[in-house]
Amino acid sequence: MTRFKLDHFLPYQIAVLSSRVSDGFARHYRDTYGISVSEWRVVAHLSQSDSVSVREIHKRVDMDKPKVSRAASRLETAGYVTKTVNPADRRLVELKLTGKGREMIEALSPIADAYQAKLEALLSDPEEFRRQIAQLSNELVSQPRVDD
Amino acid sequence: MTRFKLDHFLPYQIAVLSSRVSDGFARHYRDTYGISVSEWRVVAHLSQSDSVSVREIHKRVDMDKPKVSRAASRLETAGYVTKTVNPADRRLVELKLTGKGREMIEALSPIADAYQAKLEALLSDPEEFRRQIAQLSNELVSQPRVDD
DNA sequence: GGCAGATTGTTTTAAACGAAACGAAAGACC
DNA sequence: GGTCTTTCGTTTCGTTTAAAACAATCTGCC
Repeated sequence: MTRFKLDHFLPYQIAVLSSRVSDGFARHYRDTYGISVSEWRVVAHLSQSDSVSVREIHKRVDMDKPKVSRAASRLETAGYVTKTVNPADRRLVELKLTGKGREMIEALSPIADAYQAKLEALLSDPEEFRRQIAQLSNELVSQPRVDD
Repeated sequence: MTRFKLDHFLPYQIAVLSSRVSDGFARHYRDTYGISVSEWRVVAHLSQSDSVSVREIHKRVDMDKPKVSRAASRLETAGYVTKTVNPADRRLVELKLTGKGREMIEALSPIADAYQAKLEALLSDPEEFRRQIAQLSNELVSQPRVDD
């Protein structure tokens, strides 16, 4: 019986925290719009930058290529997003929010902000916490894989 | 083009951090012992408490029942764990580390500690960070599902 | 004892996943 | 132009997942 305390292990604690924090908001968009976390991320990113390629999202949003591709396809069939081949470079697929997609993000955006405010209200020093997260995260950027 | 900044969204930041932090150590036990995160969690918990039921792990380790059950089965076929029906209550399955399993956790445990130390060295105030995580996590304990 | 309800662990099902392979298109080089 | 390499997005393959259904066992109560 070796003594290793999982509940004091930082990666475990962060993983548990992450899934709880995520669930609190994921519930909203899952129940209301039927989208998943991956899809939420794509839409959220699309709300910042009008028209974006799959590749761009893959790089900016911490998801691998197939995951972005699939999320985009689901969002397209659900009518939240359009996919068009970029005529200048026909390898690229441009993703764009539809009216329905824009409505969704416009409804979700204030809820997300409120949720974030609620989270920060639970912390004694939100700014410091945020700083620590950013610092750790930056130190741990994984080496780019061989493929991409 | 609604303005919502995903990279400033706390749940997203934490999720990214979590996967990076987790990967740093998961790499070790995946490459060396061929086990996954779920399996690591089960073994790690078993190292604390000699013989434990699936249910116990499910409750203590933030994994749902099927996930624990499958992780346990994989660990059993890999020879790290034995499963025995509890004679006092034959619904219960007692999980126990084999010699091989104990060797594994004994090899991994110091690596885990070292990794944790490395993480904490990256933080200006590790104790404060830990405290904030615990606080947030506790506030967000999700309601128990209807089933279990 | 016997039977309704609760509990435990596994299995079923449909969906999602990661890794690798793939085809199509673009770029580099001669 | 032609060929080789790189890039981009999708698809394939096998595995894992969550949610629900399931069988087996136990408990409480008559």
